[in-house]
Amino acid sequence: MTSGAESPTPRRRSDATRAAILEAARERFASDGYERATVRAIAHDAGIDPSMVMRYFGSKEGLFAAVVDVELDFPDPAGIDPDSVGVVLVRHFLELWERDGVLRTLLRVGVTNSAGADRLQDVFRGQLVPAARSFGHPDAERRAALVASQMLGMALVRYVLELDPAVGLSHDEVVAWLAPTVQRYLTAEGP
Amino acid sequence: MTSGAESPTPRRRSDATRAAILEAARERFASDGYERATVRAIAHDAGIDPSMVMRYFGSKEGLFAAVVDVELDFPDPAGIDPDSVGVVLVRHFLELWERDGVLRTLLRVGVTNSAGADRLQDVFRGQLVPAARSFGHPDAERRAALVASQMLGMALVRYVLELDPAVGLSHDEVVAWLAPTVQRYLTAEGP
DNA sequence: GGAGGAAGTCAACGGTTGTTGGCCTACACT
DNA sequence: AGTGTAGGCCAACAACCGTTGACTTCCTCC
Repeated sequence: MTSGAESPTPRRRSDATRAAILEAARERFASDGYERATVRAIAHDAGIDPSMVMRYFGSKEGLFAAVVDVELDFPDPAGIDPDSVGVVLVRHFLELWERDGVLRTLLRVGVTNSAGADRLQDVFRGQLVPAARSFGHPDAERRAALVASQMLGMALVRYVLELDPAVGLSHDEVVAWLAPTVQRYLTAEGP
Repeated sequence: MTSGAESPTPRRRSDATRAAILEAARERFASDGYERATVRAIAHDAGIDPSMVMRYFGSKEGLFAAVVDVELDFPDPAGIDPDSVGVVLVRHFLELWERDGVLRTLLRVGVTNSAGADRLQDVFRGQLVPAARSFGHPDAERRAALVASQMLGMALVRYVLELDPAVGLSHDEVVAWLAPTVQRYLTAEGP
């Protein structure tokens, strides 16, 4: 009954604990930032002893690295209608932000912790700049930075600072306001 | 010789120390964030004993409150040509941001510390929303939030995360790219 | 010139943090 | 049944934090 070939890594009991720690850490880092998210609090949320965190992730830094080690799978820019790239990108960003707490964690920590800032740089260089390059402008990096400023800025006021009017915007409203901005940053002739 | 009437608060020796503490604190808070900027490090930078910080400002929280207690003196929206409000606002923001480290401190701390976040909310409600109201649109708060998202986003990538392409932009380039965005958020008909 | 108070130093406190090592428990395998 | 081992807890360490109170130094004013 318990079908199939034995899995090469037999599901251990520790996997559940590991996952619980990761989820608790993601929430604590996202809401408290790196310094105020204590190992003790994370362990308490996960229902285990603080020493287990060290056993599984080596250190607090190692735990953080595991939390933010995630793929963002941007849409392939080649497959997007150039006239609607703003709409597609803004909508994709919204979904990415609300999928789980990882991006919120990354932004909150990246502002005060250098490891978090480096990881944000990686995302920028690895995902956003290549997307910007596909439009053929020589200053693709600059345009990617402009897009990042608007996208991260909206994330900042909406998910981190939680300014009331920004939180109250529907997805469609965010797209309607921001898509033309992003579209212009990526495709317009330089000013 | 030592002219004039006696000043009502005779210049004490402590004023210099107080100013030194404030400047050291502003720099530490701006570069390290609230938690990692220790009272001991600030006192060391200022060249005095940590206990003096407590004597002058009561507590670390009191010191932070003193650091971010500044006026932003936004330009009076009534006196701005409605067609160039984007240019004026973006340029003013740039100058405000580079005048001293206060805004950098506020952004860095506001992301993790609730007192900092509250102070940012004050700036938003007290300065940006009134400016947005002067254009007569009923959703002024929403428009102010959109402007904040672009302005804070640029500040984030340029002064906090320090993405290379964003740091490399000249003032004129920032204005040329961002002013149309801000102009549209404030004056365009709703989407 | 002596007194008084402000400016500053020093050492220590209680609490919290990340981290470590020893010990117990329960399950898997022969 | 017996044993090895992975999973987990407990107690403690050293370091560092904000904060406090007692002590010294130096200027100022009568």
